[in-house]
Amino acid sequence: MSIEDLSIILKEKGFKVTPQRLAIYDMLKNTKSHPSIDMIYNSLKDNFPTMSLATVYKTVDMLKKLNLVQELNVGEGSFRYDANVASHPHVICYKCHRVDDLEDADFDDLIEKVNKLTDYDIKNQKLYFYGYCPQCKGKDTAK
Amino acid sequence: MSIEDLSIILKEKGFKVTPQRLAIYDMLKNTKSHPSIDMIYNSLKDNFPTMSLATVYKTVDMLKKLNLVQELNVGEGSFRYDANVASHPHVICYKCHRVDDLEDADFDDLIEKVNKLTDYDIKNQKLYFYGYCPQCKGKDTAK
DNA sequence: GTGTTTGCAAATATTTTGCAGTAAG
DNA sequence: CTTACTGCAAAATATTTGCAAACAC
Repeated sequence: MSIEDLSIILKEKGFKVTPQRLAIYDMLKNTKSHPSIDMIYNSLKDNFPTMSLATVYKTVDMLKKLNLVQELNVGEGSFRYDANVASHPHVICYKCHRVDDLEDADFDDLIEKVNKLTDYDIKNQKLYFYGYCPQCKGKDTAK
Repeated sequence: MSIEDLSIILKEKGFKVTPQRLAIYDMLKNTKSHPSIDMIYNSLKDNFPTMSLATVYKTVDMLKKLNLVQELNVGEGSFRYDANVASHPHVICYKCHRVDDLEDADFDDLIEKVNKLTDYDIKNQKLYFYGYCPQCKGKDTAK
């Protein structure tokens, strides 16, 4: 979704269109790095000298509630974010903590499978696969 | 694994066998609630009046490194722990935040599948399924 | 102009660390 | 008796909140 589309959605919902909101969404939309709040803040503060962490937190929370970003819990002390809201697995490097999408995989049938196995009414899934990325694998120094 | 077995392992590794360590592992072993550090601390402090949060953090970290507990990141502000270290999916209630095991499911083939799809060397997986538990489903008030 | 948003600073929550006293072996 | 461990308190880290000034509309 483009910045223009975001502007339309924000207006429809009665939210104001601010440069900070557009910049944060634009940054998330144009990266595959699955950044944390801090990484978003640091990548934007040069162009927005007054950008604050609080604004990044508030904006990401809003985007999450609008279902325009998804939150990942890869096992670090902080969350990471992905503007690709389609349910897709993530692979995480034990060593360099890189987070990549696994886009070609079709694991959507798992929700149905799990629904049959439990009395829960399952709506969503988060699948994380851990190992060593191409750059880190082979090089000793384990986990 | 029993408290006695834990004692043996601790001794083998050169760690001391303390009442706190046994109590924390025993608590984790005998619950299916996937407690957070705080929940462990609160459930033990009545019987161990001097139990401290720091000791719970340190002990759980040790158990994690010994591969006697696994850490879950279900999307809250803190981690949860499971003394069942076998790789098994978890189901989480959006409403009451209950975390249950999905023990009958066999999803072990996913690691192989993912290994073929990426250049990562995948070693482990964490699968989370979100929805409404039997007690919460049906009752309005969404997510 | 009105009402929301920003960004600072303070507050809260979670986890880690330093260290003196305590307990395990 | 020696060394590791506990538990307190302080520090470090992550996130949330209150509020005055600034901005969107």
